[in-house]
This record gives sequence, C-alpha cells and structure tokens, in this order.
Amino acid sequence: MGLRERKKHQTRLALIDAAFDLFLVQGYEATTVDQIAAAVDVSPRTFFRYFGSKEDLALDFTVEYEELVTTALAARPAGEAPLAALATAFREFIHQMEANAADDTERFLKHRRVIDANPALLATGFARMAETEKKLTAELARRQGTDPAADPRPRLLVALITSALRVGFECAAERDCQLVGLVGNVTDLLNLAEAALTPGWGQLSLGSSGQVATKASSPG
Amino acid sequence: MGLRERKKHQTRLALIDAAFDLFLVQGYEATTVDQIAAAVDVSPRTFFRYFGSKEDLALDFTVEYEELVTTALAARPAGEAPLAALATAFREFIHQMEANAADDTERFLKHRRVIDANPALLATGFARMAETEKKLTAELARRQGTDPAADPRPRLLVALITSALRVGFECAAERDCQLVGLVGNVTDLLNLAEAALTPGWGQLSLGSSGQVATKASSPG
DNA sequence: TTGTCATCTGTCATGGACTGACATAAATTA
DNA sequence: TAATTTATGTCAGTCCATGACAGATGACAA
Repeated sequence: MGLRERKKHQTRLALIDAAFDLFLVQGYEATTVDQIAAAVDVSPRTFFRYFGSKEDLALDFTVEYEELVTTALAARPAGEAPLAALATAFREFIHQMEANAADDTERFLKHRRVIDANPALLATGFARMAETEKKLTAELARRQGTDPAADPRPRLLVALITSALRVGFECAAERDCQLVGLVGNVTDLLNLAEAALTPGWGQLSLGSSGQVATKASSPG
Repeated sequence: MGLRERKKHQTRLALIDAAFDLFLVQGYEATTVDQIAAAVDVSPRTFFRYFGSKEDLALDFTVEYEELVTTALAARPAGEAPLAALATAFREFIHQMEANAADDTERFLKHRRVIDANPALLATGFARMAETEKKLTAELARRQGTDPAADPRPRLLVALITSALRVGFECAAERDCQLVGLVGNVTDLLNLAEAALTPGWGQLSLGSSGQVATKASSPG
C-alpha cells in the first residue's frame, strides 16, 4: 500500500473518530460537518469526499456486518429449512460481530451508543437494511424454488427475523449493555422469535391465487 | 368555525394537494418547498408554519391511521390472547383505513404511490411508527400484567406484526394495486403472520433472568 | 533526479431545507 | 370603531450537500 492510500485510510479513520467523539459530547444533530472537518484539519468539502453524508459516516461500521449475513445464509446447507437456515445465519452474523467488535470494543460500543441515541439514525440504519433483506429474500426463494414476487413467505420470514433483531438491539440499548449484554440480548430475541415461529412456519401454505391460503383474496 | 380557521384548513389542504401533484410529476426529491409554496401563492416561510418539514407533509395522512390502531387494541376484550387481540386490532385498522380512503380513493392512492416510490420516505414513515409501537407494547404489557422493560415478548409481538404489515404494503406497492388490492395484500400478510405465530406464541415462556427461557443468557 | 501524470485537496459559488426575529396585514372581540 | 390576537411576508442566517476549478502532492517512468 502506497503512502497516498495510507494517508487516505488515516484521514478516514481520523474523521470517524473525531466525529464520534463530538457526537458523544454534543450529540449527533448538534455536531456540524464543519466541526468534524476542523477537528481533523481538513476542509469541509473534503469531508464529503470521504463520506456521502453525515449519516453515511455515522452508519459506516454497520455496512460490513450486513454483508456477513448474506454470505452466512448462502453457506447454509441446501436441505435446511428456511427458518432454521435464516436463524442460524443471523446467529453466525452475531458471532462475527462479537468477534470483530472484540478487536476494538470501546470504539464499537461508542458507535452503537451514538446510533441508539438517535431515533432518526437508527431508523435510517434499518432502512438501509432493506437492501440486505432483499438479498436474503432472494436467497430463500431460490432455495425453495419459488418466485419471490408471487410468494410473500420468504419476504415475510426475513422481515420477521429482522424485526426480532431490531428489538434485540433496542432492548440492549435501553439496558445500556456492554458487548456481552448486547450479544446476549440480540441472541435471546432471535431465539425467542425462532421458538415462536418454529411450530407454525413449516405448515404455512399458499392459495392458488398466489396469496395466503387462509383467506380467498384479491389478486392484487 | 370562523373565517380564520376555515382559511387555514383550506391553505393546508391546498399545500398538500399542490405538493403531491408536483411529487407525482417531478418526484419527491426534485420538488422544492419553494415550488409548493409558489403553487399555492404562499411564502416558503408560511409552508413551514403548516408543516414542520417536507417529510411531515408527505407523511401527514399516515398519522391519523396510526392512532386508530391503539384505540382498536384498547377496545379488545381483556380476556383475549395478545396475538389475537393485536391481529384483530390491526384488521380493524385496515377496515378503518379502507373506509376512510373510500371517501377520496384517488387522493389516498396518490399519497401511497408517492410514499411507496421513495425508500427514504417509506423508511421514515415506519420509523415514526415506533411511537405507536411503544403504545401498543405498553397496552399488551398492561393486559398481561408484565413489565414492558423486563419482558421483551409484547414488544417482539408488536414488532413482528408490524413488520408483516410493512411487507403487505410493500407487496401492494410492487403490484401497483388499487384500494381493494392494497387492502387484500395487507390483510393477507397479516393473516399469514398470525397463522405462523398462533401455534408457537402461546407457549413462549421466559427464564428467571427476564430473558428467554430457551437459553440461559446474560442478564444484560 | 526530473518531468509527467493521476489524484487528492482547498477555495469558491450555489442551492435547498430549515429557523429566528420583526413588521405588517388580517380576523376576532369588545 | 378601537384594541387584541393571530397569521403572514420579508429578511437574515445556519447547515447539509454538490459542482467547478485550480493548486498541491504522491506515483511512476526515463
């Protein structure tokens, strides 16, 4: 890696660290891009060459984790039931997150605390998850050989499990957890959701209209 | 109602209609507040006296519906199981939405189309649902006599059902539904989620730590 | 080492979403 | 009609974000 690339990487990290330090002291909203740039002795215009927006910086570290889930699901054996495969994939994701975070626990928790403290940030974070959800849905549909546009079940399953995860993060945030507590809470909620769904999910069937079997319904 | 109040109401509606007409033609992002204000012959500053933000205007009509859910849940008989009560409350919400929308179907669908076309808008919409989710969670916890801070089950249940609704709206948006199709899709997904949860949900129990029973876990 | 090239950065100008302050115009009420 | 309340317009300013251009700096070959 050349000097140029090293410098860029350095500036990037410096911006992130300076930003989160300011976020923790002043709050996310109250911190301006100018302040962050000034703290790193860089022009505000340069800030936007490293990050598309202030939100991008704040949510930067969540991106890598989302990719982990899709690869984890793809690695599950073909015969595994959808719910089991998805739940396992998410558990692996959690383990990966734990392992990565352990490298620099302080920074990880700092980031989580900032995000958890800002509903708007939290919301955008899960909104960006939509892309990942689509990939997971496509993978589940592929495994079952169904059309993801016609069969809402894979999509629903992904949405349900994802929301369980979300609740896990929320609970952990409320309880002001350390890394262990965070992982515990998220895992627990995932297990809870899986336990609730396991008895019913396997029997779910669709009507001929491509909608739910439990009720004759509009073709949409 | 005095002249003053009538005028305000009129201006408010005019802003909404002008805005959505512009949104449909130019897109939400490409439409500026100045354009909306100009279309109604009002200063841009006045726009912000009617709506806190451009997003507020775009999501305005969703607010009234969210209130319906909480009142619908509160009206369910005390003995009803949590899942059944919540599902029924949401079904009543859907019926109410259908009835209200029937008054002015065109405007309703216009609004939905704009929101569905903008991921950011859609995300913010469901993010704002968080407030409603809290109320629903509190009501479910009250019914069960549990502490919402310690027992994550009501919260999880609300999150699961809400996400089913979200998927229903998404499916309807993709299929470019009319009002009937929209209601059908959302109802179907709600039924599907209820069917998936009914067998397992009643048996869900918690461990002594306030976490999930299926696994000994961290106190958080 | 030197000169060329690609790329990073700062500066400047601009636009769009908001907000506070203040004056004016309009409706309400007495 | 006079006094009061309230809505609106104007103005100035902040913050986020982006395009354009020029200068600085690292990469690389001769």
